[in-house]
Amino acid sequence: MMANGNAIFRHFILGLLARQSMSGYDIRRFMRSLGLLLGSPSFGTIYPTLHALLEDDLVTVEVVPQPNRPARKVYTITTAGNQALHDWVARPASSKKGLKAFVMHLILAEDSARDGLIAHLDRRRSEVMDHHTTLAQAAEEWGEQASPGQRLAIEYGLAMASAELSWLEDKLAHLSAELEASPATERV
Amino acid sequence: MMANGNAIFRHFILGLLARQSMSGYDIRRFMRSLGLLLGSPSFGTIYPTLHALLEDDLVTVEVVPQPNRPARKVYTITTAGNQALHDWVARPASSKKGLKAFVMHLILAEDSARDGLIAHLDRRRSEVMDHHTTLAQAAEEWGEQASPGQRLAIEYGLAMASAELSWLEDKLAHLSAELEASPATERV
DNA sequence: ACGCACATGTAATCAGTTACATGATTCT
DNA sequence: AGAATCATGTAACTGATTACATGTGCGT
Repeated sequence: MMANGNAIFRHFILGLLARQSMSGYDIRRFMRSLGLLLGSPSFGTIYPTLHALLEDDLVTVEVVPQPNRPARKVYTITTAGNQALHDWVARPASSKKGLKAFVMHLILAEDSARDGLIAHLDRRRSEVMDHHTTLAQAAEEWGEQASPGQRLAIEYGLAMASAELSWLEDKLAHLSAELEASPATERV
Repeated sequence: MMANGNAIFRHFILGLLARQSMSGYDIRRFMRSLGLLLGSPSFGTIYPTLHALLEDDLVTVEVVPQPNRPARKVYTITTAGNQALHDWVARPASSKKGLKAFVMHLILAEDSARDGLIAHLDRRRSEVMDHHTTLAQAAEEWGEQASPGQRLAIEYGLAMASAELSWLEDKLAHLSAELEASPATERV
């Protein structure tokens, strides 16, 4: 039955609706367009989530009839919805779900001030750094007795982590430079 | 209750046992050492999986008593287990679960012949390439109207995909060079 | 003709986490 | 004193997928 509690997508979907009113179908299409970044949820996730948001008065629906096909149900965020969303965005990051949560926050990042974004990237950076350290340690501990496959996997993990770290550090450098240039929170 | 059917970890755990007999606790420690590469499953996943493997006669247990603490239960793969494992490794790749499935296959890669490994890396490469294309398309379609957050996310995704692609292509180049040098399937 | 895009929804099922239960030993 | 490591296990809960149900219009 799925009693949608606080699923990962719940707040993300809310965030998408904050930017633009959409139907469930639209939401799915949008997520699809992000490829592997977020695992695109199926309708079995999206529709019930929308119903739950509606139930909680965080969104409203407008039924748009169409000739010869089911009516579109366009969802719009409410004031309460915006409140809930901002609370979520402000929150220190769910962290647990790792990559996906990170990307979702990233996509919705414009709302949060520049330093919120910086904090978010910085948290991710320290997570990835930890990961990198963990892998390096594993490589060291296993030493000779590691199988070729294990070695490959470690090598892969280290390479990916390094790549992500340099991207993050690069972005962070740019962002703090911009922040220095303009004292207050300013838009681009 | 969890009627462990064909969970992702089922075959991976089997693969680990093929390399070395271990207890559930050991398995968990091993997975932990890989940091974010595989989301380390909890005991609530590991123990039931082990019980299921036992039930299916793919592994056997040896109970090793210890003074002042619960006995270790060391699991060892059976002939049937090895059969099942090889069937899984040979299979075209579950693909669906993406990254994790890829890494798991990678770790167990030594068993498969060199060209099996190449095929595996190559599949991943085409997946990541598709993903890259999808993202690039999204960026183009959204154009001006994309929010800064969306742009950032796309940029991030493209950077990660590119990094992964170059790693994969690099590895593939090395591997096929080695393969050419030694006609038959040979070990390093 | 067949499948895909459009468009919504529900129920069954699976997979995994969290929390609980138990208990000694070693590090901080 | 309190936390972490060692060591196993179960039950309740949550989150998400898969498969089903329904139906038109368009492209190949």
